Amino acid sequence: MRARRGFRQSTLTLADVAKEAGVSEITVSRVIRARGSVAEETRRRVQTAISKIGYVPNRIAGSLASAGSDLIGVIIPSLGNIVFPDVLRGLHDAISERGFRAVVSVTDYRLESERELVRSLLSWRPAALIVTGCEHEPDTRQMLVNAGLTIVEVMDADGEAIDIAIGMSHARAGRETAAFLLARGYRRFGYIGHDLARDLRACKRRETFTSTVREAGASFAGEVVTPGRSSVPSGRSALAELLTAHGDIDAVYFSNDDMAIGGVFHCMAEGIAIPDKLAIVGFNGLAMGQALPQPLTTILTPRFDIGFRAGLAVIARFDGLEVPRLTDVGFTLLPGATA
Amino acid sequence: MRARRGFRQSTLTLADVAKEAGVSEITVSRVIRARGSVAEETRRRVQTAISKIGYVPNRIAGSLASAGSDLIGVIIPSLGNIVFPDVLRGLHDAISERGFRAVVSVTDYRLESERELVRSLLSWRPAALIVTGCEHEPDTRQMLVNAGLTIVEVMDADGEAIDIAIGMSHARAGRETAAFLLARGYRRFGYIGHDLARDLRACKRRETFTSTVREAGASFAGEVVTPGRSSVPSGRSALAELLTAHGDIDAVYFSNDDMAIGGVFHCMAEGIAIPDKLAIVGFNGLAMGQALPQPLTTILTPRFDIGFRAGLAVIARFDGLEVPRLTDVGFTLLPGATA
DNA sequence: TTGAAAGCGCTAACAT
DNA sequence: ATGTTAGCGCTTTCAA
Repeated sequence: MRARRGFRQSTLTLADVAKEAGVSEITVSRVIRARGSVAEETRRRVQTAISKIGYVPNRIAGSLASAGSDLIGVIIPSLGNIVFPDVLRGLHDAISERGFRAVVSVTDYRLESERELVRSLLSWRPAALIVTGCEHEPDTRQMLVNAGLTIVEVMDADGEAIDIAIGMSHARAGRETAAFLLARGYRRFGYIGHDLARDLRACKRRETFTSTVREAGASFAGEVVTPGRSSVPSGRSALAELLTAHGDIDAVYFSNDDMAIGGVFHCMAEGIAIPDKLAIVGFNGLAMGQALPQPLTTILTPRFDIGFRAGLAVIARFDGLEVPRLTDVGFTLLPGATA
Repeated sequence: MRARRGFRQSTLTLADVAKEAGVSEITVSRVIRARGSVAEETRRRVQTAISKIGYVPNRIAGSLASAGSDLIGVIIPSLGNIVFPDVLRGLHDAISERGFRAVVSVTDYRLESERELVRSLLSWRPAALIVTGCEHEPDTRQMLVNAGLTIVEVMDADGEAIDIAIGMSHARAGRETAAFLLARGYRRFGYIGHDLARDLRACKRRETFTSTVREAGASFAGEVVTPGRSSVPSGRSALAELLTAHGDIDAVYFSNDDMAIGGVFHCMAEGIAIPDKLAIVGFNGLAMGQALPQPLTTILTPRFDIGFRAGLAVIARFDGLEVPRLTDVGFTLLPGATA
């Protein structure tokens, strides 16, 4: 067995509580789980015994015996900007009262990691697995299908759900952003993004954005794609770079708000008038962007809501209720003042 | 037993693998855990059997038998700004390669919640528990002491560690911020904060800031404390309110960067010159604040590092190594351009 | 290097 | 309302 220090805990079990309360183990178990009928007087004696000796239930044993845990595995690509913590927050709000706990793992946008994490989380026999997006390696997908438990794919509504999908269409987001800018009269577009090979949803938005622009006969003048994760500083320097190469661009679509806010800061520092000289559009609708002197033009994504609904879906399934296969939560274009 | 749907998974066990490979269960177990000696040829046969039938180990059973899980319970006050996700990210980076998984719970800054979450997480017999700060309700503290496992208190280095503490001194942060502003010649101070009854570390910074200011004979003119969580918009409106009441303030200390950035935005919108007319100081050193046209004057907190060190400490303990009781990771005052 | 036996601490199922 | 019995799927001895 592994090294373990400081074992002051005498590893109390149900038997200890049972002895103390003068009842059987199963009665104690019933009191703890609030299941089955126990006389009020007995319940009280058991409760007293529990707190007297300081018993802490062992859910590992409980889960083994009852063939199911109250853990929910969560696999997200990143904790580096507020988007996924927001999803987590929604999830947590939905599940914690019911006693479910989230086991969180991060892929850093690598689908290969996802496979290992799925395998690892599955071994905890979780009540559900929540994964990000609908793109998975074939064998990862197969594991999820075979797992025989609730699988929720969050953030994306463009694909075919393995079990339950809750998200929105990023393809549509890219199109609507382009349509909005075209309607406002912009004609020479640029794009600034972060590591696209990894962020598949940002990639989808860029695809539909550029194709919509081109189909409208406007020009897509150029783009800068920075390596690494998205951030305000990298958006700021990327815009400097883009404008150096293509001074005639009149609107820039950023991969997300972090990057776009960096763009706004560049313009502020350089005295570039927004939106007259240059329009800037982001994605996510972060509070920060809306608090700018000129609110950022962007698309508000219901991240908290997605997490919350994912949690509700897990609970509904657990309770034996039907859950729709696909929920498109939509998004809201915030006109702002930067385009 | 609880309702569970879609049970395509035939619940394969070690016995199934053993039969398939023509060995005993314990041999399969040894192969899976890479412990004990197994002939190379046998190992290969077992591996083949595992992938052929698609066996997924059951760690719940494993943990029960070996009296210890690879779960690490984490209790943080919030997921609402990037600070705690940053800590989580550092933790995850440190522990995931070793196969540890984080079980995350959020208190929303309520110490009463903390007690329930500690109890709940303890029941998973985690390898360690990571909690935020060194303030706990007496019985929560007692549970942690009695738990007999590695306890890491993160973020704060001002208190007496239960077991291991990794963080920095918020008392010192408040003092040094005040000293910095006094040295720059500011004399009429204001404070803007969010719900202080809950954010005890912000509260400590405010205490030492104001006492340092007063001891220096400067004036503490007024403050606005907003209800609810910190955010850019609320910092923005709070500054508007503070300046209406106290137009003569020349420097404002904000409870954190989110709030302070809101203050900067207010000044931008109102044409208030920073730092000549008003100095603004935050806390945390978020990337966003440093990317502002005028970088925010603030204190950089090593959040990722704190999480990472917490993870390393857990692993070190697990491996039987000594870990210092208190690690003060310090902080860095970023002079910026707003004070 | 491999295996047999004996639990880990709890809960389901079936009494009473 | 309460108890008895028999595992859950694995790992830890202890043998061979």
